[in-house]
Amino acid sequence: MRDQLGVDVSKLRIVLAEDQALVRGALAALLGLEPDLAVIAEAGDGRAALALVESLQPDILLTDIEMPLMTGLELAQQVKTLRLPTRVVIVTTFGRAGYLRRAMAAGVGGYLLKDAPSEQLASAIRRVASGGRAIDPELAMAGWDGDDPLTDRERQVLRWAGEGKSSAEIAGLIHLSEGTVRNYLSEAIGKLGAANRVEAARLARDKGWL
Amino acid sequence: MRDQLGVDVSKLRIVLAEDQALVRGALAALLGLEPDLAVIAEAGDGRAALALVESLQPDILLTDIEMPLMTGLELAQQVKTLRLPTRVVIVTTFGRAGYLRRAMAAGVGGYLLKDAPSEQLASAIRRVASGGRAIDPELAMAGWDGDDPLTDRERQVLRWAGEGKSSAEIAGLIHLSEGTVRNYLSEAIGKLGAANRVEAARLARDKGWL
DNA sequence: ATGCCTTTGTGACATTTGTCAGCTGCAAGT
DNA sequence: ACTTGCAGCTGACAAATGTCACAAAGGCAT
Repeated sequence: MRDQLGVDVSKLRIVLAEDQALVRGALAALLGLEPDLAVIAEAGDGRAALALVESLQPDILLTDIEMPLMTGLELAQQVKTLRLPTRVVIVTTFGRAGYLRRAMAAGVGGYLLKDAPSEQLASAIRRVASGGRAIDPELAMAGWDGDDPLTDRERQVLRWAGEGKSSAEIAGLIHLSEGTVRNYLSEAIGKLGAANRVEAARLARDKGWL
Repeated sequence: MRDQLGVDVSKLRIVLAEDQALVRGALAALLGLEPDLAVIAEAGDGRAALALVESLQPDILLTDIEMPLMTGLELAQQVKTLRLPTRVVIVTTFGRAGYLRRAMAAGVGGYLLKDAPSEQLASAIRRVASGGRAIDPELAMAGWDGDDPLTDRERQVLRWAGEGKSSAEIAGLIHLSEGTVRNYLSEAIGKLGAANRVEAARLARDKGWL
């Protein structure tokens, strides 16, 4: 079945957004193996992807999160606020709870990890295209446990600590006394069950709390 | 042309190593589009990949760098020291100078970035299979700046320190005394001009010295 | 055997880090 | 006005970290 432009309208029309060209091409090849799916356009950054989605109004936008100019999460948010008919599927390396939460808030239809078996991709896309949801099972479970327990100050201080700054340096950077910085760090370490500032920073980063 | 097992021997036989299953499947699909290339096995970590290369002796090993159990660089080194006939092509996200240098030292035939256009992959593989080299042009230029000043021990110790392990924990992990660990750390901090272990780890990581 | 590396270990020391209890001032709420 | 809570600060202390000088053991070349 084809429309007047020669596009097979019985296929699901997909726009693909991923910054690493090689991976983008490979994903396109993978989807190309499915007879009912068609990648109609590709983008290497978020802004280009948004333009394509607006002009082409595809059935599905398949997007990475970490991209230049606009992240996949911001992109999904835009698609929602612009009331575009396209449904969004996110594919990312990072199973961070915070990412998933933001994705759900942006109304995405699917959230897959790049660790997932490749057979799963096509079926997830089909499910989402037909109005369903496809959340990586590992995340659907694990994701909803922790709410971010950190205060703004703790987050701020942890970020610098993770870079290797000393308490005194951090104090200078954010205009607090060194003692206060140590207190915040101690608080954060306690809340996260870490052994020291570095582990605490790593744990927070992994959870997507930054 | 087929051998007695039904394998088309006129095709280049490729083993694919990449930890993210979705990307691995996608790369396999991409290579599957080429009539003269055949992915005969896939692995999700370095150790499994080495076993496959030893038993199957493929023409090409296409591998990522950052993988569990054994990195792609260690893998390439093993292939070289075991005098296996397989030629190695590395595909990675990271254009770090140190990575490229170590890859060259391990005698790899190709080093591509995941940013490279996907059309380039197949031709790079063919070039390497026929005895040539395929180094990402951006890297071939830029790559040759700083030399890695770290010893193996220093590298090893820095890795754990960057994860937030204490000196005592690291000592236990690699069977040294705590004092020795502190000495190595101190050495590394000095060599890198860092203020502490965390900054040292970050600097080394950014340079690709890990 | 003699030196000369390198690797690993020790002991001592100053500094930084992590913890805790308690103080201050300020902005609500009641 | 009185309490409550929060953000920030201080001081004190034990533990971990960073630095240094030096010692023991092994490999290797001459």
